[in-house]
Amino acid sequence: MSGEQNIVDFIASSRGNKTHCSTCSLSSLCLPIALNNSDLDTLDKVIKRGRPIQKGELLFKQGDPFHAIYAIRTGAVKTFTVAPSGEEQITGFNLASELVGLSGYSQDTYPLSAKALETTTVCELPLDKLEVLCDEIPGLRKQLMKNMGSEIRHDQQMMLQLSKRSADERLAHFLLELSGRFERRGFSAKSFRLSMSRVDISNYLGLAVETVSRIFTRFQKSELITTEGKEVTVINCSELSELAGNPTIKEECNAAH
Amino acid sequence: MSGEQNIVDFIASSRGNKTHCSTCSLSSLCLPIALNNSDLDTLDKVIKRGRPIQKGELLFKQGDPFHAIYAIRTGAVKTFTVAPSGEEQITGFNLASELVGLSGYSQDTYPLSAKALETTTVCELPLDKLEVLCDEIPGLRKQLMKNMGSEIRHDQQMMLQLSKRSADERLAHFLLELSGRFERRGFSAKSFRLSMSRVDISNYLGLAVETVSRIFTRFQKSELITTEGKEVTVINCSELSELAGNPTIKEECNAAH
DNA sequence: TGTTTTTCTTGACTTAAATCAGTGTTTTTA
DNA sequence: TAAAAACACTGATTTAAGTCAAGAAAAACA
Repeated sequence: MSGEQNIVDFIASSRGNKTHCSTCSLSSLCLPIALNNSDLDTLDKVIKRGRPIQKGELLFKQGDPFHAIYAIRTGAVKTFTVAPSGEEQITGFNLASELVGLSGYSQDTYPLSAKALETTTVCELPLDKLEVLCDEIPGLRKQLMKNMGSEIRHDQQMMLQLSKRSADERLAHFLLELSGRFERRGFSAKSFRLSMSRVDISNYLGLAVETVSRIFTRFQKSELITTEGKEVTVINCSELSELAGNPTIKEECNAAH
Repeated sequence: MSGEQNIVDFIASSRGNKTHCSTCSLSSLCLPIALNNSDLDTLDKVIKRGRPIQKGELLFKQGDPFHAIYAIRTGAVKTFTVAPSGEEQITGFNLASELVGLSGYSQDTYPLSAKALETTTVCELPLDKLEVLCDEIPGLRKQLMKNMGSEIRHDQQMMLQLSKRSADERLAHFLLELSGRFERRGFSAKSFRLSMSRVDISNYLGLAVETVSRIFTRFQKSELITTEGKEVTVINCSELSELAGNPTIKEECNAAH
């Protein structure tokens, strides 16, 4: 069973004809977690829910005026910065319930681009409305800052990965991190579909595609995972965690499933 | 003339007996930029200005309860995360006027440590008071979020450095970035003192110390810079910028000085 | 449906930076 | 102020990951 298909089912069950924050099954992961019902309704009125974004389309482009932040409802996006020289660096992958575009707060334009990895629907939070709401709902401000804090923490963990870990360690870490994120969304931690290409993974992890490809093969030979194209199954979670240098996850491997 | 000495002079001129936000010469760089005088006073009342922190002392430690953010008044700090395996990754260096500890918003403990690189004085902004103030002064909230956004952008630029740039490019970029930050604080962009060790630089840039040492020597042989211990003078800013892959800085080289 | 295009994999070879080893130089502290 | 410790530099060697090249498999398209 594919992760993508399941997210769609998951969401479908949460809406009648229209989607609302109060009935969205992602609300416990998304922004509204700390908000009461009345605040949730206020927020809900401000959210734009447009047509789906097709694979390859941009949600916003580096340099565009910073006018909104987005919550992923279904699908997945990648965010990336482009250097003056034209090189691209993928800074993250975002799944359902995650917020995209927060780094826009640093200036008046987005410092990165966001592109859909598959057909994706989003909740758009227009900045002007959000600004007003932030002053009205203290819980919303805190939640937003918490999200920004988490992004800083993520990026700093990534700096450690890029500067201190071997190629094997990076890929192991990447797979387990994704696995955990799927699990928190109610999907299998063992088996999931990678919505990004090998090129995207290698760019994100600071490696050559060939290296990533070789490690996938190697991980299969040593029976840590199996793959079938973009479908990945974790066989030996414990050993994979050991490789990733993550003792916490390792314990969870034995506990869960 | 050393950067450190000058920062001290700079600050000294801005205080009579007591330091206040309204008289601090860093205020145009620090938090209060967007605040009016009355708001500034409100903020000022909340700030704790303790004794100086000695070189090597921690401002806060990874895992400590998140209870305050800090503005550097004089001196410099490094922030770093420690992996479960014990490896350290320096995530940034902070100079006078910069805010430290913002990533604490991601949870209830600091996800990194901050250590003084030299004798350092800070303005402590206790979280409980800051929370109240954020709800009272909308400009303060915006300013804080802008600072967090800038940190995200910085870390993502760093990801690009670590994953795409050669050792030479990284060091060139590092030196020019520092140069620019000194200049914005009113010091020489050409000549400054590195408050961090070569080991710190190499850790931050994801390189071995030996590599950093060799590049310093190489940069001197090709007459891009001169060094005398921690003192650095940029001779050929233009070519250094070229190396760093930064066309914007390159133009500024010819304009300024 | 077959054809083009993109993505993925594998092998052979190269290289940038790491590691190892040793020496000189500051800084700390006793 | 002398000894110890930490820091900085240099050379020789190794190695992990990159590059180049080419074929296989999937995806996109027409």
